[in-house]
Amino acid sequence: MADGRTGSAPGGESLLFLTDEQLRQGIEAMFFAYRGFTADPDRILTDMAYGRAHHRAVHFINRAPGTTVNNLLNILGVTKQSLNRVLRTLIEDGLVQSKVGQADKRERHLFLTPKGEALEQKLSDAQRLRMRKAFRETGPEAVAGFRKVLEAMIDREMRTVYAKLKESGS
Amino acid sequence: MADGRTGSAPGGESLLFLTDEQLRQGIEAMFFAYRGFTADPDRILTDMAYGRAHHRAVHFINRAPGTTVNNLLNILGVTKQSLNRVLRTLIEDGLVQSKVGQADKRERHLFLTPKGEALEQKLSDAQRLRMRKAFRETGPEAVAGFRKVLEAMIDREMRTVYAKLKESGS
DNA sequence: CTTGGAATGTCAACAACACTGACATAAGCT
DNA sequence: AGCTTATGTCAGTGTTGTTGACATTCCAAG
Repeated sequence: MADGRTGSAPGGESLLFLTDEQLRQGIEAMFFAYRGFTADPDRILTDMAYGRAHHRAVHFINRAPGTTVNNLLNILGVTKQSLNRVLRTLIEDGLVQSKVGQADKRERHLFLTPKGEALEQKLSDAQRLRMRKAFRETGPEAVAGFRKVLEAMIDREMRTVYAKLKESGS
Repeated sequence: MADGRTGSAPGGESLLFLTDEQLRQGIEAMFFAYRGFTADPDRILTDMAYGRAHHRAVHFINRAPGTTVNNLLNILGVTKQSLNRVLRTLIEDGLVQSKVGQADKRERHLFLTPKGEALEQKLSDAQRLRMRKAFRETGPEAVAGFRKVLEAMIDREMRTVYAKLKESGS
């Protein structure tokens, strides 16, 4: 089923980067890198009573202030019950504020409180620090490739969500 | 704390790729890509009674046949209790075989049975398929950058483990 | 105005996967 | 003989995810 050695393409272009061995290394790099990627925020979060899910919620609320619960659900790709548990604790602890929609009063619009913003900053600072280090060490070309490959790996269904989020960047 | 706009370095070299906005996009790309990365194996696994932890165990046993439990523990970065639960079911189901060490009889050396190899194939085929597609779409230069950045993002403690694993590749 | 459906919230039960702490066994090392 | 290492196991706990069921609110179409 796996196509094994890819070797050189008929067209003469070297496709050595598509061998199973290269793919396996990519897979393992992805595994270990993701662990590093989440390590710093995780350390901060366990000191409080929060987990990775809280981080994600806080990140995307900060990213798109006033987003509705449903929108956040689409971004995070979890069930409303799962998100609700997280949101409830964040609201109770005064990190997130939920406002009833003006146009559609069924909707809840989510905002970070100053306290919530402080946590978001703390978490993303830690995460950015690692990423900045990695980016700086490898240079702009590597970073461009990194981004291209990651984006090509995103699920088709998530493409739209990601693109919308990306273009909304300042 | 975040250093904000990086703009151009004094040296004249453009460091635009290190702006907070670029880093944020990298972070979000990483988040969505990892979801895609695990999506295909996850779908296969939920059909059986297994989860992501089983996938990881099977992957690394296949990768380093005869590895000891302790070694696997270091690679996976979990507690022995957590790994043991997974290993027990895999052994019970006849996917993994555990052999007492010859030199040191305290150690258990782990191997995949043919049945275990079949599952490993199925899972990694699915994962490779997506990665191959992403690699092919973006080209060898992007792939090189992808790998460089990922490796720079790996935790210092995990560097050694990753390097050992990588060099042991055929 | 009534009704259907969408958006949201909540309750309960459950599973996967991680953790800690404690303890047991066997085997190697000094 | 005594300490350490490698492994396994039991019990308890926490986070994060899932389903399923049900209530509420409210927009919008008939």
